[in-house]
Amino acid sequence: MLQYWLVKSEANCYSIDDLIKEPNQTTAWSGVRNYQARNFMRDMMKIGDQVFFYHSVTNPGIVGLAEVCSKAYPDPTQWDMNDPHCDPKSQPDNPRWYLVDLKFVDKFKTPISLSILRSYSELSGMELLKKGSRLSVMPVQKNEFEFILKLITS
DNA sequence: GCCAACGTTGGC
DNA sequence: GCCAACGTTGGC
Repeated sequence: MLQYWLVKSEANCYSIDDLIKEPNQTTAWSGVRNYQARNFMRDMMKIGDQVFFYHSVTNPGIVGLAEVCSKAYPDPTQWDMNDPHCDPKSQPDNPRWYLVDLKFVDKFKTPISLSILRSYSELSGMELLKKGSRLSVMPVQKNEFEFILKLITS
């Protein structure tokens, strides 16, 4: 059974256009340093799961769709001394941080802005829309996912 | 185990 | 730039 997710990124940090430019339009979703977000990737994401790509802060909204294309594996940047997300406390024999690879699927002609998302009562239960929601990787309910997809095609 | 202090996220 | 909300750290 496929599951649905949403990942956040600031566009000036890593945008959906950056993903499109990657070899095979695929990237390792590295740098996540939140345990809840890690658990979603490590324990629940499966190859083929569908992932909304969300730009935060500047013109916040869902800008496209990606797909999980690897199983979870240790995030190599946790052991990279030159990486801002380096975590010296993480032991190679007991990695603290995991990630999955994401592959580009679609870029929406028109992003679905945060304010638009908020305007639909059907989406009022979305994790993304909850007050104080700061998770950078979060689940999306099937009915929410399908509702949003219909907004794209209509 | 508690909790104050701090740093970060992210909307506005 | 402001500030609310949140997670993490570390002293006790």
